[in-house]
Amino acid sequence: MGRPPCCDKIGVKKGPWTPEEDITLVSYIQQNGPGNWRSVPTNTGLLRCSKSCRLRWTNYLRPGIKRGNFTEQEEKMIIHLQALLGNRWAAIASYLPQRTDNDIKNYWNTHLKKKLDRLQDNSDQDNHHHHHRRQGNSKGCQSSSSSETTISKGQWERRLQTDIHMAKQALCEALSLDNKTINLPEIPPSNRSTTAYASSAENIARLLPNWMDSCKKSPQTSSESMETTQTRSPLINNKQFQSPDPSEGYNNLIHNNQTNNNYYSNYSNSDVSQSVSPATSVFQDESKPKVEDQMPPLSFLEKWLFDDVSAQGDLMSMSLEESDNFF
DNA sequence: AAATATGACAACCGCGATTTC
DNA sequence: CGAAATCGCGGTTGTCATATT
Repeated sequence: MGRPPCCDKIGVKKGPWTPEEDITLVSYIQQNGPGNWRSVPTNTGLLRCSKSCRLRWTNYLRPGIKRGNFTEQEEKMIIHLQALLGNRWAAIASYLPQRTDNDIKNYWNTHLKKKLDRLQDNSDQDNHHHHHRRQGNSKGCQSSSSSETTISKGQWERRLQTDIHMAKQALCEALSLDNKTINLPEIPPSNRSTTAYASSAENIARLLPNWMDSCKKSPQTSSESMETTQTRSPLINNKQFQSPDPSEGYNNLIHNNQTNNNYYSNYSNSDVSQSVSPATSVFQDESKPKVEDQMPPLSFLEKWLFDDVSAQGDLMSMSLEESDNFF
């Protein structure tokens, strides 16, 4: 028996999400929390498959996502981690909590891979590539480096280490002990001109008077971001500044439209207006098994978790050494 | 100025793993 | 327990914007 069709069903919409759909999804999740995707389409009336809803949420609508404008630090980290782990984007993303795996993957494919290819070409001229667009990008020029071939010996150990890191991080988030490692999502200036995709935030703003009103109270108003999007400076490097961040808007939406009985208010017993971290930490756990409502005994766990800080340092220094080959 | 190529990124697809019934 | 449904991941494509010819 073949796999049952997922999204080929009739009446299931595909393609870019509309602002209306976004609103529907966000408000539903605001009430019920992320997860349980199978029930989302039926409960919301969205003509989307659950998969599409989950994807839209995790890669775009979820608060705490930092979009575009990869810092040099992040870039190096991605390069290092890719060299260590290969194309395990989810694992890599676990080290960059504000980035989605999809974003990292895109960034790798569009920027870093070429960059590294160039660098490699400069150093040693190997004869094979000239990959046409979208052709050599599958297994062929995988990871543009020797990651799969030369790092085979100690690699499983490192993968293990990464997996341990991921587990620790998950636990860390679950226990809300990670305030130091997870920075507040900074809101980047929105300078990209409106695209069909990216304009959704503005459109949503028009559709949501409440949201607009509440935004005007905050220093970072959406109208501000709209102005900047319209007047994109040519000085700005091509995609350094990215689309208006819908998560920015949704952060406001979520935080300003808080009701007393919605999903998030159950989690944020601190002042939600001063920081997005409560929601952020909640959202980052979205897919993880429901965290224990009661706190486990912590002394041991805390120690273990805090040990991870140094472990992370080790990893980075190690990977820095290794990736010197690239430069 | 129009046509074409390239860049960027949101979204889709297929598949293995996991969960649900 | 086993089949079906769902989740999550990684590869890939579609589409719009921008650059180049």
